[in-house]
Amino acid sequence: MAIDLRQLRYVIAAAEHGSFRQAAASLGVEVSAISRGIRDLEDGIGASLFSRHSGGVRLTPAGELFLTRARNVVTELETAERDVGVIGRGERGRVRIGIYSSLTSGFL
Amino acid sequence: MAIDLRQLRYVIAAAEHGSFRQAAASLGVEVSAISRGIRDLEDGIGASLFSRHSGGVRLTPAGELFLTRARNVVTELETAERDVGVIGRGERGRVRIGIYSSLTSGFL
DNA sequence: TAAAAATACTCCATAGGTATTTTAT
DNA sequence: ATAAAATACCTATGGAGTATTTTTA
Repeated sequence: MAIDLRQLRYVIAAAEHGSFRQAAASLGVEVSAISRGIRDLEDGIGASLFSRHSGGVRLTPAGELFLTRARNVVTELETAERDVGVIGRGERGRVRIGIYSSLTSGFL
Repeated sequence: MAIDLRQLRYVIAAAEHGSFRQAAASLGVEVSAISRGIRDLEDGIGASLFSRHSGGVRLTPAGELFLTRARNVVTELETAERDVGVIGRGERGRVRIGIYSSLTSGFL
């Protein structure tokens, strides 16, 4: 099995909007992508995350638990992205060594 | 930009093994996959995560920071997977409603 | 010069779109 | 009957392998 960040974003959007349709619109994809992405995820982990109704979807208990975790993952990832981008910017290429030392003393 | 779990796993493996070659072997992929995956990630976040040597690779300061975050992400994700699998198993299909209620009282 | 990593090229798996069917109220 | 989600089918993007070149100590 392989959970995908894309799938986490689908779950988060679907939970926030209460429907696959609105989630799809908010992410700029089609409903079918959300539907399949979440179904594959559910199959992979062996649990339903949403109950489906004619008016949209609602999180199951398992889904609520998963949503919390999913948000943590995405948040952590965005933090990693930002932190490292700030610290590491400019340290590529020929001047690596010199810049490393300045980074080490300056930031860390 | 879109960081990928695959890339996080590459970074973790490369950091643990100190070489793309060994990381590739441990993950059952080719070195070129690791090399490109990590390069793309570095380009995306705008920072070098590894310094390259003839004997392998070593984490940069930015890389060490990122590694910590990457491990958090992967750990959190595996926890989510396991938790939800346990809680949600069996609640699919026709008998959803009945089982939900038992889950709600039993587990949550 | 010897080891590892990066690149060029190609192939294939799969994520996503379109169209249609199924489900739930 | 109507709104939403699921499925079937097809296409295109990009991840990964093979072969080769470049880089580092």
